[in-house]
Amino acid sequence: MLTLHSPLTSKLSAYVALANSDLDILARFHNRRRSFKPGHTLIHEGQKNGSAFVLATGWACSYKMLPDGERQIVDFQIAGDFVGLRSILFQTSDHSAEAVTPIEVSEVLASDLTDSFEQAPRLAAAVLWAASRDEAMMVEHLVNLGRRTADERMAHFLLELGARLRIVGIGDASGFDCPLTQYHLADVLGLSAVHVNRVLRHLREEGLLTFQKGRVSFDDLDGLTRLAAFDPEYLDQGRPFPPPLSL
Amino acid sequence: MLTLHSPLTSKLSAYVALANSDLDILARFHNRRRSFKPGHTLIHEGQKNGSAFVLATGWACSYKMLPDGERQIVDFQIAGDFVGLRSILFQTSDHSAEAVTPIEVSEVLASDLTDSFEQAPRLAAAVLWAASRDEAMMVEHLVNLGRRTADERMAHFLLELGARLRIVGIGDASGFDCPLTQYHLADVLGLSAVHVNRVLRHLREEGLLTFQKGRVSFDDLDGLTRLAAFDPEYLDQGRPFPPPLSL
DNA sequence: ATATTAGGCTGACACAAAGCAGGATCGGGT
DNA sequence: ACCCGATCCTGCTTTGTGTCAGCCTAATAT
Repeated sequence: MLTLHSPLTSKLSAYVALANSDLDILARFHNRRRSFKPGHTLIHEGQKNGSAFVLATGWACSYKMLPDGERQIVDFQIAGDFVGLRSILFQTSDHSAEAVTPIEVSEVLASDLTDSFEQAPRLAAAVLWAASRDEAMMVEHLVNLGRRTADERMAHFLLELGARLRIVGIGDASGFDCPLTQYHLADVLGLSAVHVNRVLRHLREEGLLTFQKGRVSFDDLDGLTRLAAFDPEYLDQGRPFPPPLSL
Repeated sequence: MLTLHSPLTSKLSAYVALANSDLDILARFHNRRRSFKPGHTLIHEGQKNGSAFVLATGWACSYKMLPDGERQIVDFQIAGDFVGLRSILFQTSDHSAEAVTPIEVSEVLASDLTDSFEQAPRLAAAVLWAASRDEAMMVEHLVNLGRRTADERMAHFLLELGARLRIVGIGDASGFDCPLTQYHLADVLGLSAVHVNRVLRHLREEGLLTFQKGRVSFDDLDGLTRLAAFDPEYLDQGRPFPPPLSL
């Protein structure tokens, strides 16, 4: 079955053993295919009864704005990730989301989700697992902002991104193609764009990594990993909870 | 039925309409009652196949340690909150948790959770909702660390804590009793303990809030709310997703 | 061709928060 | 009664990061 190989399906299957009937219902999530240009806002903070999306190709980001115009990016989404799941679980969206590159998505309505939970209860557990893995990433991000220096934050963030991309088959241990601007990096790392530039220069001069022309190169992967105290354990999604929910 | 009134039960019922059969199964979560002293570690990062807990009384905190000995507290838990949910959803715990005050908890084994999802699928959706609300709090926390000054962080954190406590019936608009030390505040806000002290003095001198002798008093609630740009919307749990999953 | 814009890059200066050092207070244990 | 550890509090110094101001390049529009 074709849907077996969508990034979302394989992600959820990694956590919970899904029956064919579950997969059929999950396939409905892919009915409403849409495309958006870079910068297009998919989710508006405060919006009521919005949609969520499953990202098929491209990059998106979730963020919150502060009254003074500053922005904090909460996370970037890549192929297979949910965008705005909380905005359909709750009445009102607590965050915004926009396309970073041109993207292809499937729109998921709140009713798609609730209906699927009624008809294939195992999906609720699978979505809980997937959401918890996103939460684990946010915890790392929190530690990043709270307790690491600018250099360490940058190293940790780019290592994590590299590891995530490798899981979905983009990039390798030497680096990855990265469409983010220094403004994106500033907004996700809680730094000013000016300082992001200084940090990147410093890491380059130290021979640790190079980010130029849309390409991140890990020049010294061990050194970076040590600097950032990066442990990819929390990203592992290959090992479902044992024993997996039986069929 | 007694269990109807446990803080956990009422929290989950706020999201998803639970049948009596669901509630009966949920009641099993409260079978293994235990007590712990302040400082006792409930969850060890890296531990495999551990338990989770539902907090009945007292305060706990979840945190991660860095190699250099620094600590980042991710969240505090109060009555009705899960402690260490991710440590049973995943094989290995990605964080630690310890008691802040003397606490009473119910131990929840991984098998309790998976069994309950099999027997009462609606519970999986309810737990997903509850976990997503925790995630929304973490997003706010992230914005706090990334984009707010020390004063704003402190104000926002204490306002949020006050709002959460009021939901479970502890404290009121004038303030709340708070067992946290300045070291706890430092670890959750990503500051040094010394600076926490200065920030508290400053807020006190500005007539905004007083934190002394284990009591937080909101001296100027409006001023604080403005300073922190605090919007409690994300904490609302009284309005389930409409329409709630039908019985 | 020229203007415009987005993004990258840099130096000088200012400021918020950390680090260091140490004193004050309080409660519990012997 | 005394000590001891935990917590709270403070002044001084240092440093990491922000702010300001501006230049350079490449891509796009006119």
